[in-house]
Amino acid sequence: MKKKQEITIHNLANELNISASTVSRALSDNSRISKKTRLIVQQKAIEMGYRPNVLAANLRSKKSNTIGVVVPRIDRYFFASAISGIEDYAWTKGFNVIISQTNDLLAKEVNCVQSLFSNRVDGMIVSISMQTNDDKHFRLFSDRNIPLLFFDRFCPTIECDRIVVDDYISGYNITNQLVSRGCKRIAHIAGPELLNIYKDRKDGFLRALIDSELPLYDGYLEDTRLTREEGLQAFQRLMSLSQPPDGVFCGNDTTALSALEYCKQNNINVPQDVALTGFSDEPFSAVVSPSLSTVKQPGYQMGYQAAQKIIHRIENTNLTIPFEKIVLPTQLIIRDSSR
Amino acid sequence: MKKKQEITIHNLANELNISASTVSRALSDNSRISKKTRLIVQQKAIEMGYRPNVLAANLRSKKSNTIGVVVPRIDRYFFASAISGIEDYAWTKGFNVIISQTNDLLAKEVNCVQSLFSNRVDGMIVSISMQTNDDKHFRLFSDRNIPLLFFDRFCPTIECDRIVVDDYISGYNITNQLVSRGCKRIAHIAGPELLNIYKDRKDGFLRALIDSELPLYDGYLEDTRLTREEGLQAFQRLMSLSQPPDGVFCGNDTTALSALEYCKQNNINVPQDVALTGFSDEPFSAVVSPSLSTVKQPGYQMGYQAAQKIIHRIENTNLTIPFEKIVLPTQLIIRDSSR
DNA sequence: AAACAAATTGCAATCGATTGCACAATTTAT
DNA sequence: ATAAATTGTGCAATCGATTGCAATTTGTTT
Repeated sequence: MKKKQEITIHNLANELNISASTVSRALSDNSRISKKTRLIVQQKAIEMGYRPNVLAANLRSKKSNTIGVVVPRIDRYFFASAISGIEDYAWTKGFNVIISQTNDLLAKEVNCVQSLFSNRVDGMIVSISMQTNDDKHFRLFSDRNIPLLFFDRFCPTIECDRIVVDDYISGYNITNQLVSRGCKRIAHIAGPELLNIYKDRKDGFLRALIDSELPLYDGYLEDTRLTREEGLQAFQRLMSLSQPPDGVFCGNDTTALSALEYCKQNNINVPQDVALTGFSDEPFSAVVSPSLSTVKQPGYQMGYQAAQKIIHRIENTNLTIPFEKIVLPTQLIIRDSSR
Repeated sequence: MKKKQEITIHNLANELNISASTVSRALSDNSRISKKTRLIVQQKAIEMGYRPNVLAANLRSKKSNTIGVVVPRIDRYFFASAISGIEDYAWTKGFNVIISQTNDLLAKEVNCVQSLFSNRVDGMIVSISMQTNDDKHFRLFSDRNIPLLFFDRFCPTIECDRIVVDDYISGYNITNQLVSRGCKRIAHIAGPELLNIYKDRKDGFLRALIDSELPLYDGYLEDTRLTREEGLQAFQRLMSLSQPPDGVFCGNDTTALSALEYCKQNNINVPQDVALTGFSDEPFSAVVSPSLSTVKQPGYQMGYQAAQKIIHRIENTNLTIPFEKIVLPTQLIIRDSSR
């Protein structure tokens, strides 16, 4: 029963005996309307509890004031902090943030992207799924010059802005850390090559071996999807080799953690028997024991800058700004697992 | 230059020499249009790359197909998993999810809620901030019967659906765990009473003491905002008492973690010298050492059910469904820190 | 006081899809 | 063959705000 009738500019106009256009202009503080009228209208608007209908305004102006975000999983710390950064900046600019997660499935990603497209988001920020080997859905945006930006995991065939970290250098550096602590037999648990980030980490790893004149032993390169289970299996295989490694660079912290747990259960000393490193600096990495050496990625920063970049583009669609690849620095964090 | 002209139903209508209304009906598979026409229209729509303008449809139908979500912080695991659950369900029903975070500030919460209101979300799912002692902003929704649902942290003065866990029982149970392992001097690091969850945890704690006929010693109840820093300070104060506790129920895992770290640095044995428990089961809680006893809250489930509940309400605004308080079970997880 | 410039305000079309009602076309019943 | 029922389609208003252009009012100048 409490359902009050919504007030429109027409109601305001009637009430004040002026036209709807004047009301509209007065509410947006248009200088073509006299100061006096503006004040009267604005007063009345408050008095009558007017609230603009964003939908109507959006329809007319062809803008939705909304950016879409697509990530593999919302509940992974890295992505959650990126979203947090996106939201914080978008909020200062009055933009809404619609999020969707792909669960690392291509089919769902396609669906999410299409949905955001239909919903006419003004721009989209994406980190692609592990399965993404196709770019048709992204062309919906890029072909129409609707701002599109990838962060961390990008689609190589789409030209647009990207915000990444240098996984190659980071993989190189953290491998070198194993080398410099004295490891001679270093293995790597890699993620799907389809994703630039895992490919780069692996290449960095391989390069570090070459530069240190260390061999890559047979079976020392494990291909997984970097889940807890697959990580455990991979690590198990590594440790069952006739000559197990004395250092393992795990493709992420999750697999490093399962390695760590395997070691605990099997009385393998970390880092004495085998040194371990991960990647990403998950919240648990600092507090497990031994604490986990890893690479810290600036998730919040990436999200914040992604929002800045894309909103800037949205607000300047007329300008032709060249696409940019922004590389943010990572931080090598040496902890007990490789000290 | 690639900017293609958007196709509207009018373009389709012209192309096919029929009216826009027929096109509109044909596209929605309205049975009043002949099968033949429907097919022709749908074919043509695909051929011309038509995409419906959701904004226009929304304006007309007065629905936005969007639910708003307001949480204190996106990057906290509990909230991230709740959002994940919300998104998963909403997606199956074709709803968009707009998220915003309050950073536990009332002012920002008010702002977010108002913004979602202006954006005419069809419903809103909220977990309130630590500062929320006012409900005016929520009345924007409740007064107009726009579906509103609180999860975990709710505003007691607003009548609407709630999805919670029983913090009282959970606090009671985890305190009892300390008792049953032999603790005689048990303290509690509490959160702001303003929030039902912290008040209930504390009350559960107090009740457990009474039922076990244990006293609450002077200074054994610390009021904090449950941050890492304040948790550390509080724990420090507890341990500096002439008679320090032999068991501490920390209001959340974050403070329990800082307590744990304090113990490590000061060579206090956990759980021999002091047993510790937290609350929430953060990702790190299982892997710290000693691993942390805690209460696991079903974040994903809460989010998923919240979405179910609110979308059901949105789709049945005509019906008068009584408000419901759904209490989901928690799980007591006993680990080394209190074994 | 007439003539012109400047400041305000209003008219009406527009954004794109939806829908009640009327009309036309076809089929069925009498 | 005609009336009645059924099916298919179109007209025009509507959702609420925006905006180019025209009209009106006010102020300035000679």
